[in-house]
Amino acid sequence: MSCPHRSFYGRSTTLVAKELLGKKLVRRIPVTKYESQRLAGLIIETEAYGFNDDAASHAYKGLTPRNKAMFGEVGRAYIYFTYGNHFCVNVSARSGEFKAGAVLIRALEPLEGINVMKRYRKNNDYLSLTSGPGKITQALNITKLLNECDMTNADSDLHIEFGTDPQVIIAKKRIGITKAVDKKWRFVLVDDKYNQKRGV
DNA sequence: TCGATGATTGAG
DNA sequence: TCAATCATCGAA
Repeated sequence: MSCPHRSFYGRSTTLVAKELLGKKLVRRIPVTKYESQRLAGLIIETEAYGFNDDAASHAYKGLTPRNKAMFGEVGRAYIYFTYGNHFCVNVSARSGEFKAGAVLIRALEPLEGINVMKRYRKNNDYLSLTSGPGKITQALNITKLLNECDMTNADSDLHIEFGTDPQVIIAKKRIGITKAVDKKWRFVLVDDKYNQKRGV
């Protein structure tokens, strides 16, 4: 399966966040030299984070060691650790007028390797498998080792593939932030079974 | 160094 | 509603 080209991510962060809905997040876990386990989910909820236009963004105050990936080549993973427990996975994206930007992947509908995800999550509940940014990284075994991984390359251990075309999308306020709380930069795929079951 | 904070989660 | 838990960042 092919991946969105680099130029897909070189557009406005909010547009990329919308258009990532319906695509697939794919984690390839090498098992032997010749075999790998494939885990995948449909992207059903995202959030856009900007630069100097967005006080809630990690990049708002400028470059630091942590947010480096938000300033680097677009289409790469930005993975950070938070609350002493969780990793969150983003894809760097921005239009030319900004120096940084990224899209947080907030929820997936599990598609491939569901039983392996349950094992990583230590949880058999399908609806809480990948219904949050920290849950996704746990289910797909994503850590900082994959920071700055090229998401446009199908050979990467973490990448994004074309999936279905996004259908009905709604914009809502972002979650878990204390600044710039009124921006409606969270995007949800409404006509998705998993989202409907979890009541989003 | 040191204290405050956090793009969360799970339990109560 | 609230505690767990620690990397990150900026101030001292």
